[in-house]
Amino acid sequence: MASASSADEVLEHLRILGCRMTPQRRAIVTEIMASDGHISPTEIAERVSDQVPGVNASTVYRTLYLLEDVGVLSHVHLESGPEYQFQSEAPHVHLECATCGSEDSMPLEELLRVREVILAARDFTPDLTHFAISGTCSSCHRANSRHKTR
Amino acid sequence: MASASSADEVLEHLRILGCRMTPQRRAIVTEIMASDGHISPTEIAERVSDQVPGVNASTVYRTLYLLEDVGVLSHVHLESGPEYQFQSEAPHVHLECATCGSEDSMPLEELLRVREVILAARDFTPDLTHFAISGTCSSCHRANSRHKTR
DNA sequence: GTCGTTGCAAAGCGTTTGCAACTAT
DNA sequence: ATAGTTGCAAACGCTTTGCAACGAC
Repeated sequence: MASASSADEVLEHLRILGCRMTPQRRAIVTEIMASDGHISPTEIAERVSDQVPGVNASTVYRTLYLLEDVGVLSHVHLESGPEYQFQSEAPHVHLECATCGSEDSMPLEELLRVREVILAARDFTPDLTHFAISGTCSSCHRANSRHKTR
Repeated sequence: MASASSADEVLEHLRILGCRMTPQRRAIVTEIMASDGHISPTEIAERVSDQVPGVNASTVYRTLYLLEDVGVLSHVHLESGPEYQFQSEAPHVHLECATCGSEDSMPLEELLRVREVILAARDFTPDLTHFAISGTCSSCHRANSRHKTR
């Protein structure tokens, strides 16, 4: 479930912090929830612009900054740039195929050992969710092997 | 040793491919070798501009594209954007502290098990060198713990 | 002389900022 | 009425592109 919190709950969260609930913010939050997973600032701006008022891009950026600041959103770096997602989602790493661009993800729990390896080796506590992991998906790998062997 | 190949060797490599050796390319390659590790396109442009002809930024980008295309360079994604490095360097992952921006690296060999875990779990062959790994370095981690406990 | 390469200027794209108008409260 | 928000327009930083001049070979 991507939506542990509804759009209204998010906006309620903001109100408690002294922020105001505007139709623009409602539209932006709704759009991010509608996208499953993550979405880029540009996409949000485009999609929301189709809606009623025609939200300005600067408003989108200011809202994203605010929502990340209060802990509602976080951003990930993919090959195409930053993408925003709800913090409430289960932490996961993004696997992005460098060849075809397809995407998969893995729950962070399955990579606990990775954290330990890096912590032990460099005394560094990794956050594997912040950058994607690039690589080759299974179908591109197969396609590639075929070329090499024939 | 960052320089298994000298600037001349790189340019010789290009010549074989039918490319020409120009003073601009020589300056760019030299500058990347002078930087230890990686360097951004903007930094290259700035530093090389100080030199003789004042190499144009578009030339820098075109050269980087070419050198990556022929396998001499590769780029990594850090928080601040793409950075270029020599492909000949031993493969390593970049560890970037999200708090202080400090950087460390780990030879890829120390993370072979990570590859296996991800391959087994998702049939995805990761390239851990392409994106940095974000996280918290030891000193920021200590500083952070101190704040929490007092 | 050829053809690859460069500089220049312009444009593209994503993002940020100052400011006056607007509006949720 | 007040203070937070928005739209607009301009600016910004990085990167790309078209084209004529240049220069390595």
